[in-house]
Amino acid sequence: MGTKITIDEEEVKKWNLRMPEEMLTAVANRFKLLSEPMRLKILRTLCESERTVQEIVNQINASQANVSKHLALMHDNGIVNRRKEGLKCYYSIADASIIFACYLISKSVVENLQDRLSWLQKVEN
Amino acid sequence: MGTKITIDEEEVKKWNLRMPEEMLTAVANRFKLLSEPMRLKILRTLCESERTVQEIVNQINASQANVSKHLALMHDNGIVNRRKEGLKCYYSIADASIIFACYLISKSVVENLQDRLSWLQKVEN
DNA sequence: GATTTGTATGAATAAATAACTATATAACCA
DNA sequence: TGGTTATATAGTTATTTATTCATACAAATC
Repeated sequence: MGTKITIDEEEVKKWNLRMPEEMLTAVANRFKLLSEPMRLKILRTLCESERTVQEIVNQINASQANVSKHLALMHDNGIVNRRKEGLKCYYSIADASIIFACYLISKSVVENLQDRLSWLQKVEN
Repeated sequence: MGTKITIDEEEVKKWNLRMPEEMLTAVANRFKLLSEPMRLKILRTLCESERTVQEIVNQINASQANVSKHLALMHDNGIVNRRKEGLKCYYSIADASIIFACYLISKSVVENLQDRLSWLQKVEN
């Protein structure tokens, strides 16, 4: 029985209004951050709890250098937090709306796939 | 007083569970579609109503070839619909969740900018 | 059939970037 | 001081892709 998030549908349809060019670019850049499977993998592990770089490296299959670069990029863009503790560096999700977007798109992708599958089945019969 | 969309927050946090590798790639690809300002511009015009290619070309500042290619890409990926009528070709939004994601990310980007601005003001004083 | 109009597509170019290797930094410990 | 561990960062390469120009296609009109 989790908390409910409620959104006004009319407000959603107005996302396009009064947004200057630069803002559109900023939005596109944020989507670009989410457009790499490796970064989604990293975000997915961070969803559970904050993690050190090594913990992430161990959990997903990637090199330390690569994970570090992706984390740096996401940190520079304010979607993950960084917390140093001795040698270790803990990262965590900074922007919950990112996860919300992941949820939405994932759901839509799944539904899309299901539609295509049932369409294929219709064609077969 | 628009319709309200309600979402279970707990469900959102579970977006990461039981998603196979290929699905993650599919989600990343969908985000990639949204990561180009030009495509966001096109989607923004389609938000208002369905449009022909020429109408889009006139509304945003882009070449016909470029707009056509972006539309083809989005159509192949199922986020816009295509409807032919004589010579003209009408496109429209096929996946409302895409617009929802745009709304979320836009809002988050704006808030992020506001935070940075107020931080700058603090530093100045 | 020839022309015009709306849209799509192929080829070429330039720019962005993910991943790798090697190395650097930085904190901790002996 | 020297060594070890955790993380970050150059430099390089290969791949992707947005854009442009030119052209093809396809439907309507003459």
